[in-house]
Amino acid sequence: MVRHTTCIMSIPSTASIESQLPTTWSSYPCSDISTVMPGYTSRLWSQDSQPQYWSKYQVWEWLQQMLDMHQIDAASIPFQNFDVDGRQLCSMTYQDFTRAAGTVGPILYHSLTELKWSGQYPGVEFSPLDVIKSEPDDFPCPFTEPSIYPSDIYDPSFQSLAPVASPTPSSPDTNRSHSRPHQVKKHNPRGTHLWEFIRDILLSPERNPGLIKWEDRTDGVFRFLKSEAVAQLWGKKKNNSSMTYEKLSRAMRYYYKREILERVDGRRLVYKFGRNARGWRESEK
DNA sequence: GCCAGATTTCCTGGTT
DNA sequence: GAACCAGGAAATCTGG
Repeated sequence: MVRHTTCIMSIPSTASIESQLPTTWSSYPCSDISTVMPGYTSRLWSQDSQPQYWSKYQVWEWLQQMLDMHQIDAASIPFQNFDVDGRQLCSMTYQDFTRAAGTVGPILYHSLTELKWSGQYPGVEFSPLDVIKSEPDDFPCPFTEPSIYPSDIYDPSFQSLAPVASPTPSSPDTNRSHSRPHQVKKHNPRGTHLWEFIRDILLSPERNPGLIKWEDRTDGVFRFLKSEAVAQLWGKKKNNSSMTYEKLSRAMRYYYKREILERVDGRRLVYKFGRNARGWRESEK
């Protein structure tokens, strides 16, 4: 009701934002982010596409991808059980996976099996995207679908490794849900949280083309370099073409109360991770 | 259908 | 004056 009028009111700001961006960004809903962020495409998976050649780092990335894909709580998987490289991962049996990841084990096992199987086709360059694509065939726009980010489409949330002893909470309030010790699906209706999205951009410097940068890595202080571009990226992820930095920053300010972020007085576009933000410290990687 | 969590949207006023 | 910051208030969306 009110939305209709307010939408009209927001048109000028949105238009001005889009005019600052490359035209491909404006071709919503299915733009090619690679034109905006050269080098993002196919960097992660194409070279080491076969799981047996993965590093430990890539194994963790794959795990994180699986969590994202299946909306599985990170707490469900003891990451320390997967402190292995691709070769060791591939040698794990179904039972090994079940032992290492409990009820999530079979999901991981089948995913990996598919990866290995696909990689056996000579001449066919494989990426996890292919597996994901082969499941539901109804993704209109890759950029809005979290489950297909890893390959061609940049999604910083894919980088959230967080192989930490205490799993990355979706929110600091997850303490309240202590009555669900083996929760498979967390209450995270919108997928990755904004602060995690921001964190993961920061944790992917090689895939972060000057959007956000660390001001003080140790203290968790960071600064937006391209505030509107980040907002647009966030908007793409949320399938919301009218996202602006103004709105994004409002959401950021809500994190102050929850101590996910701390105020950095007197500095524009500068934020700091708070005590309830997890997974951003180098020691947590 | 209700509820809660996490934004999203709009707004006013202040600061840089 | 533009861009940003701070927060209040209400709406929206989604999973439980």
